[in-house]
Amino acid sequence: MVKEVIPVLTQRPRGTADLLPGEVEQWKRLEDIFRAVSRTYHYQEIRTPVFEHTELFARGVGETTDIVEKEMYTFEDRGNRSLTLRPEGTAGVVRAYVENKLYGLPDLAKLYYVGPMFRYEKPQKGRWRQFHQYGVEVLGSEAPEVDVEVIAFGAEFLTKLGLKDVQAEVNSVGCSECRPRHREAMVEKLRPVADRLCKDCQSRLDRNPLRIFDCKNESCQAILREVEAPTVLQCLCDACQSHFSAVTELLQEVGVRFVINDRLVRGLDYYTRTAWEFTVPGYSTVAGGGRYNGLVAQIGGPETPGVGFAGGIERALLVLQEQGAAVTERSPLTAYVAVADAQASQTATKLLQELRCAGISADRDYQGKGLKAQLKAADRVQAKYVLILGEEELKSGTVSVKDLATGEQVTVARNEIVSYLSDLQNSSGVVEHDQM
RNA sequence: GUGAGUAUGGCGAAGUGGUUAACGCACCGGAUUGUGGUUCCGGCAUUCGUGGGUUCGAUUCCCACUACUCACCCCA
Repeated sequence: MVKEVIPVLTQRPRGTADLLPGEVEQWKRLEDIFRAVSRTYHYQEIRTPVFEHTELFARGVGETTDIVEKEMYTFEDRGNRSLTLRPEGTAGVVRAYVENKLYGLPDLAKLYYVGPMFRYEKPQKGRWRQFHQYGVEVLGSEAPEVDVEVIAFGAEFLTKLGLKDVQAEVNSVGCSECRPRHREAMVEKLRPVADRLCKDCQSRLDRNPLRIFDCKNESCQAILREVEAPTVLQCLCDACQSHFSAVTELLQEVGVRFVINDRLVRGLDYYTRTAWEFTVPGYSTVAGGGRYNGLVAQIGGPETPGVGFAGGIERALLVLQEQGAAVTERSPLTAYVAVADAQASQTATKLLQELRCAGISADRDYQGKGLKAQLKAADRVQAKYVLILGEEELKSGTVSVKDLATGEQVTVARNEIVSYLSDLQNSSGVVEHDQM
């Protein structure tokens, strides 16, 4: 029979990834740390759907953002509803907040989430079509203390993760009053010299003038200096100005390492006032966040301020690895049952079951390997003990226990083997820590 | 969406217009009879992403497609 090869059956969709054993441990570690920090900051987990009505993102994230214009995974379901795989986490959380009337609760909603996000983009280093974010949102307060809490949360998490040289870059993008004013000022200064700007910046001038500050083109930077284009910070209204001052003061108070970056822009339309990114020098941004005071009302809820941040798991892990701080773990094996004689296979199966029921991790060979090969296999998985069952042991009702680290071998009665290993395990401090 | 590069066994990686496609790692087996990290010996791609074309002949040349990688835009 000719084997038919259908690539699609053995190829994952573009921009997706399989997390294989070995890598998954890293993810679990990150999630564990994130959850632990969430607990100490008193945030609660929320899980929202991975898809929402397309309109939510269009309205929430912003019609003119790249995400909405060209990156959404949008599809129609059988009821002709337009749905979209979530490209970010905030919109869904805010929707859930409104729909479930969490604003009726006596306290602020302090929420965290972890999960997959989707954006239709060309994959490249640290960028996927399905990627994963952890993030937090606080709804119901416009106090600068809350901005600071959220920034401190992020800084602490990234540090605990093991990332070195993490830095918070902080800016204020103003509010619905001062932002248009800044935009106008910039356009006014740059419009007359627009033809001298690079092609990208010419389109930025229409879409998001602030981004011109980000241009890597030196000539564009020169033009900015020449026309004395104002930064947002210079255009802040009094209220935004005092909010920003409070945030930076408190950050210092709390001891969060940060720098003010008055050119920092964020990609989503909903940000107001404080906006920040966590960067690691030499690498890309690992997380970003900001305040979004208009978003809840924007999607139809009561006027409610919010702040939040989110980071990419793939990116954090990537930087961690490149900094050489990645840790590798393997699930430990206490007992490898080796069959020295085919006659003993049945007994081995029984022994294996007893060990496992007693909470001792145990495995064996199923491929008919010779004893030597079994020892080798046990060594390779770094088993603590090899339990040998052969003709002799069968006859005498015993099992030979070999300690692979020391090479010592003892004979133990078969009906005592479980308690024997349990005792060894307890006294040596080896703990089986697979949780249910 | 734009631009560039790559595509050889499980992994890494040579290679040539022409009968047998290096090598390393990994893996499997063996070095007399039931014992593991070393050493030695042996095994392991009728095949060089897919489909066409050029040619007497292509894994090596050309085209298309697909995938991957990197950069830009943008972002996590």
